[in-house]
Order: sequence, then C-alpha cells, then structure tokens
Amino acid sequence: MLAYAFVAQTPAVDEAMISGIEQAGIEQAPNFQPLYRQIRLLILKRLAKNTWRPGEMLPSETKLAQQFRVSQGTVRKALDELAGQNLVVRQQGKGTFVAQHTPHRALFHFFHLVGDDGSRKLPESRLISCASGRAEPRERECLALSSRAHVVRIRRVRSLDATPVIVESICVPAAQFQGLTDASPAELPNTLYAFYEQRFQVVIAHAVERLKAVSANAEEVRLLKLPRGAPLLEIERIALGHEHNPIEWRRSRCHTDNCHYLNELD
Amino acid sequence: MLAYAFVAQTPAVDEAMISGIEQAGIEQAPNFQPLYRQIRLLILKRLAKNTWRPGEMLPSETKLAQQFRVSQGTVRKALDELAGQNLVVRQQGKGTFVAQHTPHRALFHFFHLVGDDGSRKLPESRLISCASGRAEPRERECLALSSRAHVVRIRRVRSLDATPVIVESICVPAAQFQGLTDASPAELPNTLYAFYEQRFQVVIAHAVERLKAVSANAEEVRLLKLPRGAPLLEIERIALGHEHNPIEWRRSRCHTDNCHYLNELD
DNA sequence: GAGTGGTCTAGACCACAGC
DNA sequence: CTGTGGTCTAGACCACTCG
Repeated sequence: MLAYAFVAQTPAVDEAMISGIEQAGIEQAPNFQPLYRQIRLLILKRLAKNTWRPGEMLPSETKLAQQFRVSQGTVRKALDELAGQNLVVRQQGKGTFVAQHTPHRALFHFFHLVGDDGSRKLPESRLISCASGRAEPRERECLALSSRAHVVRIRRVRSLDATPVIVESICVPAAQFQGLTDASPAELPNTLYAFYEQRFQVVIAHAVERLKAVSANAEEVRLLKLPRGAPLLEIERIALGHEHNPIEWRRSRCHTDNCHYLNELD
Repeated sequence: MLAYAFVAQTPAVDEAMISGIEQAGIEQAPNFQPLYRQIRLLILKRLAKNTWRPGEMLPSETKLAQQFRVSQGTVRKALDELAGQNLVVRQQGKGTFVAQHTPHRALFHFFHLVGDDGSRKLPESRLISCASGRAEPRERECLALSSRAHVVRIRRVRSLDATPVIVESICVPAAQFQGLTDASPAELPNTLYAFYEQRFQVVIAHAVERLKAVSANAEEVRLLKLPRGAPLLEIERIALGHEHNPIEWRRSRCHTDNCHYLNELD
C-alpha cells in the first residue's frame, strides 16, 4: 500500500514531486506512482518548460539516472514510455532527442487523408487570409481563452495533385503567436507545426480530431469547384501542448471523392 | 552483425523459428531479431492457432521462460509488447489472458462514434436482412476470397437514443461462418465480435477504417428519415485476424448531426 | 576509442488474487 | 500461504555513431 513513495534511501527524485502526499491521515486515495512514472513526469515537466528545444539531445540515461538517484533501468523505462508517445525519439548510438515536427511526422501522425489508391501526400496550401481579432465564444471555448483574448485566424485551400480538396480554417491565440499576422504569406509554410516550434517556441504534442459529414456551403462550392450541397468530410482538430493545453483549433472540410481518412484500430 | 541469432548455449527457442537463416553465405539481409521479439512471434503464432481460447490464461512468465529457455525478463518484454497491442491482457496477481471482445473493448477500441455532448454509447441494432450468396468482385477483393467463394451479408440499422443513425452492411466469408444465416435474428447480438469468437472461433485482432463523406441514397433516406441527399459519414472497415488476414468487411453510413467520429493523434 | 542506446540476464522485493 | 504479474536494481555484453 505504501509502495513506490520513496524507494532509495535518500529522497531520490526531489523537486517536490510527490505532490500528492497529504498529512490528513486516513484512507487518502493513494496517488503513489512507480518510480519510473515519477521520473517520466519529471522529464515531461522539463519538456513542457522547454528545458531542451525540439531536436535537442537529452542527457544520457546514465546522466539522468545519476541526477534522479535511480538506476539506469528505471530511467530507461521512463524514456521508453515517452518514446511510445512520440514525445522523444531514441537513436541507438546517438542519444535521446526531443521530438520534432518533421514532414514525416506531419504525414504519418498528423495527416490521415490518404488517396484512394493508397498514396500518401501532404497537400499544397494556398493562403486565403490571415488576420487577428477578438475571439468569438466558440473560439474561446475551444482554446480555453478569457473573454477579452484575441486570436489569429488563417484560412487556406489545400490541393492534392493540383486539385483543391480542402478548405481549412485555423485559429490560434494571438498572445502565443505575436507577429504571426505580420509574417508574409509566402512565409507561412505548408506544415505549420514545425513553424510554430521554430518561430514561436510553441510545441504541439497531441491532438484530438472529430469528424462529421456536412454539406458544402456556397464558399466551399466555389473554392473546391463542387456541385451545390456536395458532401464534405469535416475534420475538427484541437491541437494540444505537453500539458494538454489547447493551442490550435482547426477545421478542415474535405472533398473525399478521391481520398479518404485512414485510421487503424486494435 | 551476427547478434541475436542464438544467445543461449542451447538453441533456445526451437520450433524452427529462425526461419530466415540461409545457408547462402554472403550479405544476406539480416532478419535477425532480438530474442524477445522472437519469443513474441512464437506466442503470436500460438494465439493465431487458437492454442488458448480468448479469455483463457497463458502460462505464467516463469513457465514460458522455462519452455523457451530464456530468462523471465525476456518473456516479460515479449508479453508487454503483446499487451500493448491489446492482444493479451495482464492482471497483477492473476495472470496473462488472451484478449477478449468485451462490451468495453467494443466501445473504446472499435467504436469511435461519440455523441456531440461527449456521451459514449453502443447503438442498438435492428436486423434488416441476413443471407448468403456468391461473393461479388468487390467483396472478394476486400476479403481476399477466391472466385467461387460465398459470403454472408448482414444489414442492420443502428440507433442511438432510439433515433436511427447508422445503416450498416456487413460481409463475412461463409466458409468461416457456417450456420450464421441459420442463427435466429434475435440471436445476432449487438456486438458481433464477441459472437464471432464464441460461436465460430474467429478472432478479430485488428481493423482498418476508411472514412468518406457521401450523400444518402434513397434507402438510407427512408431508413434514417433524412432529407434527400443528406450528407452521411461512411465508415468502411476491414477487420483482421491475428495474422492480418481479412475476416469481415463492413460499411457503416452514419448520420452525424448529433454525433461525431473521435480520433486521438500524437 | 569513447559514448550512446539496446538486449539479456539474475535476483530481490512488492502488490495483488485466491484458496 | 502460494502463485501471479509489477518494480527496481546491477552488471555484462552488443550495436551503432562519431571523432
């Protein structure tokens, strides 16, 4: 029952991490965690604090083990879990690195639209608009913003094989993206998350997508050259940081006659 | 370079498992695997062979380690990977069990439609038809069947909160499901995969889903009480066995005004 | 060669389930 | 009490990378 609170003779893992221990004595729900999970949390906090930049190497397992006063195997298990969540990348002979948003990651982890022939490509993007303004209620809700917060809104059309197939609306808090509206349209890259990382030190770690079928509205009909009321696949995504804090709200409406959204289950 | 082929003094892991070793000497692409992966494959083969039934307990780590002549930690790592794929379930103090299709698994791993209010429910099913016939080309393609194979086709309407929202077509090879058409309609349960397991010893281990937006056809309009041409979310699923052999082809067309398909990314 | 992560082993101890 | 999986440790050796 008292397991895993303190294992090493010395406090091990200091940093005020055992935050759940109460002095109230009785029947407290035990939020004790195995050592390797406590280590994992400590490393996660450092990731969230940007202690190391994306792409940078973490200290070696041995060094971390010394710092935390645990065995190397325990650190390994913590790092393995983080690697399983794609938060760090491990490379034999080189080291453990903070995960980065590469084109490969965009394609295989964050973009699930695949051609009906099985082809996987990132669509080209054409910017329509990029401007800031007071956040609307829905935007505040999705991004957990206060009532006077401002946001930056980006709209673009994305094409696969030179055919426009997606109308995309993106919304991010202006506070975390100072100067985004000043960026020249040509500067806004196709894969935004790497851009967020490099330009604004904002790291997207997770995302949740919600899909519906909708009818194309007048603008979508025009932009995608569709018949009136054509069915579109709406993908609404909320992208989250390391602490699951919402960072970006995105709505993509996709013409899926020649492509589909692919998902693997177990 | 020669690592991991044989580690223990005795051959360890017999069963003719090192199938990739060629007598041709030079520059063979090494399909050497770490020991724990070889162990994992052996256990996987036993799962595929139905050596143990779903829900049954596997031998303990210690016993498996003795059988395979490796250390318990190596078996543990193999089992951990299998547990990560939801192919086995580990329970402290009890044992390791072959994964089963429970209502919980259906709801959280195989059914991604969620109410817009966040509610997760399995929809009720009403059977429309269940009959067998010669497999059509598309069915043969999806299920990897020969040209004279027969299939069983099931159609049903599924309702959330007493509102019909899904029209579902299911197709399985008749050969693996002898007597399915004789089953009384009342006997066909809402969650089919548990039924497949228990009645036909057919185990669904994975699945791939492809989503599109489509327009409701006349029948769907009637069954779901929709306006003509209403947009529907089409979910096409191919369910696979342990060896990734296709077992079921399913197409669900969903009315998503009050629900959505939920997917989490990393 | 030095440093990194990856594998394998062995042993100790813990938590949990069930008789 | 016994047997199970879960954690933690320690040490040996391997493969890979880079200077």
